[in-house]
Amino acid sequence: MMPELKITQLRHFVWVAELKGFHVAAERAHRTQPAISLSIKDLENKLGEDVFEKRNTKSAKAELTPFGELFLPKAKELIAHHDRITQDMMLMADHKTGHIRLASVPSIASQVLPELLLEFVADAPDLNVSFFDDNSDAVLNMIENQQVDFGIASLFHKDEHPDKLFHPIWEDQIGVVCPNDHPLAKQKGIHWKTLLEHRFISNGTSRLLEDSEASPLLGRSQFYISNMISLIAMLEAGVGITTLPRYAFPKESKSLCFIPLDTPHVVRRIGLVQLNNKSLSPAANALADFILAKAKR
Amino acid sequence: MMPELKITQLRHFVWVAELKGFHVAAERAHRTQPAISLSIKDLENKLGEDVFEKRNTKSAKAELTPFGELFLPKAKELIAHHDRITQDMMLMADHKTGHIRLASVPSIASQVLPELLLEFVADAPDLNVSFFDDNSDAVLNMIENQQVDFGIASLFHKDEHPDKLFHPIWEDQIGVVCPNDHPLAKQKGIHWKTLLEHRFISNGTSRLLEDSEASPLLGRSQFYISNMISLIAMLEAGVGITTLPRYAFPKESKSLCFIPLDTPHVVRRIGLVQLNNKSLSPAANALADFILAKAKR
DNA sequence: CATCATAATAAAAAAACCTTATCAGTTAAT
DNA sequence: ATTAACTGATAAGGTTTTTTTATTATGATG
Repeated sequence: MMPELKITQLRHFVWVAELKGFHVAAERAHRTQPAISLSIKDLENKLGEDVFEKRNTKSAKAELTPFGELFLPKAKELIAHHDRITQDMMLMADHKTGHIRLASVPSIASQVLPELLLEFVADAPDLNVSFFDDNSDAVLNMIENQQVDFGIASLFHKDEHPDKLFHPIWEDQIGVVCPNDHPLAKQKGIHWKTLLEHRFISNGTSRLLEDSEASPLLGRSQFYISNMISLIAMLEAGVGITTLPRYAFPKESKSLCFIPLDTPHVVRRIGLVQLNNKSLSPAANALADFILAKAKR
Repeated sequence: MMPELKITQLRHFVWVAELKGFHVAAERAHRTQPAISLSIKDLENKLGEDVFEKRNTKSAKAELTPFGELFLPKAKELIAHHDRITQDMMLMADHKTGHIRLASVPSIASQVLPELLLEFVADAPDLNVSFFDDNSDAVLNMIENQQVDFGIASLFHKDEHPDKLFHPIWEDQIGVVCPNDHPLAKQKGIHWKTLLEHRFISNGTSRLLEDSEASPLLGRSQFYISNMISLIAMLEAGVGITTLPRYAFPKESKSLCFIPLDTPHVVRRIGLVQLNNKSLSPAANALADFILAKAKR
């Protein structure tokens, strides 16, 4: 009942009307003149009215009928609308525009992502990035609830997350953190039993030791401090020692040092996590690829 | 460089997305399922991104990608825009909507057009009519300047208007108008010379007699009254007599009568006038046809 | 009046589109 | 587990639509 106009067809119409001629319009459309004639005729059939004045009688230049006159602006609007949308989608597909939502564990978030993001965003000024940082569990949660496109976290128990895809990137070794003037500070590698002699402060990352032979340490810890700032302050004040993954160690600290834990050798694998049944938006996908490529070297 | 999306294609996309399946969408589109598959694939190629999740792995129901999710509302908007425009144009072509501008000489304007227009407009509530009345020359002018779509007037000197098309409709005979108790009122037909014996009042339509043998009358007229209301008042007061085309004679007058002029037999042909190189808008055309048809009987 | 434009038309070719038939994978129920 | 009943993808062939080539008709122009 209601005809379907084709964008191409409308373009032909507009060109004939504006260039005042079928030949010129044909050239503009990279078609031959009869193609345009037929295209217009088809349009007229669909609309049920001529859009150009009878062109066998006295037609110097192609001229619109009153009906065509009324149709012209509408046709132009529709074409413009179409072009706007396709351009939007093209930009989108080229990840020149869009919105990326990203979550990461704080260590990577503060130590490696800033410069990475800066570089990535450099040639895409209309790209919008929302960024969240929290611990691994929270990050995994946000991924699951689709609050973020993808996340950067360590995937502890892979088997508990069959719906997720994990690309490992960084290996973050656990080490001991203590003041520079602490007896342990001189050592190159440390055996966990050595730590029993010192006051141990546990923190949010301590459960990485849970599955290792060093787990007895945790039970003997007198302090638990979740906040990193407070933890650093405690350590600098000489209250005790703790363990941290290397990426979580505040490099800028002058008075603290990091000594890798030799036995047990515990690493947390941090990487990119996404849902495996949901594909990424072009922009998010580009960023993920970018991160993976950068991490390769 | 920039792809051209087809409305049909977008419709397919929207249907698959909203009905969550290719089969259902195919049914809705009166197509087979492979047709929809190919249509969607073509769309994805044009946009450079998949709009539906990979559908060979684990696909329960067709599901949008984030990209597709973003595209869906835009596609719907564009389709809606297209449909709005085509519907407008269809209504227009069926003269259910539109704007007609019309000019007419006063006699027809007041005596025949009112009921005609009323009938015409009856089933087209969104049809807009602008109406002007003025003398023939003014009407012809408005046609020429395209201030009106067409006009109703008498075409005096056809040869002076080669650009106009004239469809004669009414024949308006000139007659004498006088009070009912006037000596002439008894007669059936009048010879112009009879009028010399009475006081003659000329008016705007008097020049119709200019080219006839009765022209001497005009020189001998003491009064010239252009305004119809004043003219009637004068006649009713018994000041004199005048000539008028029959359509200009106020039928509702109780005290005046109209006697046809036998010699000379002068008629003005009133009809529909339009430009001959410009076609009418669908609504105007419908009205013109309507008037011509009505006049035929 | 001949020539140069214009656009319309007819027929053939090309391209786009849709269909039938078939395949491959997933889910649900025996 | 095996089958039945879905899902959508794919290939080959036919149909429709669109475009082109070639030609015609008509008005404008010198």
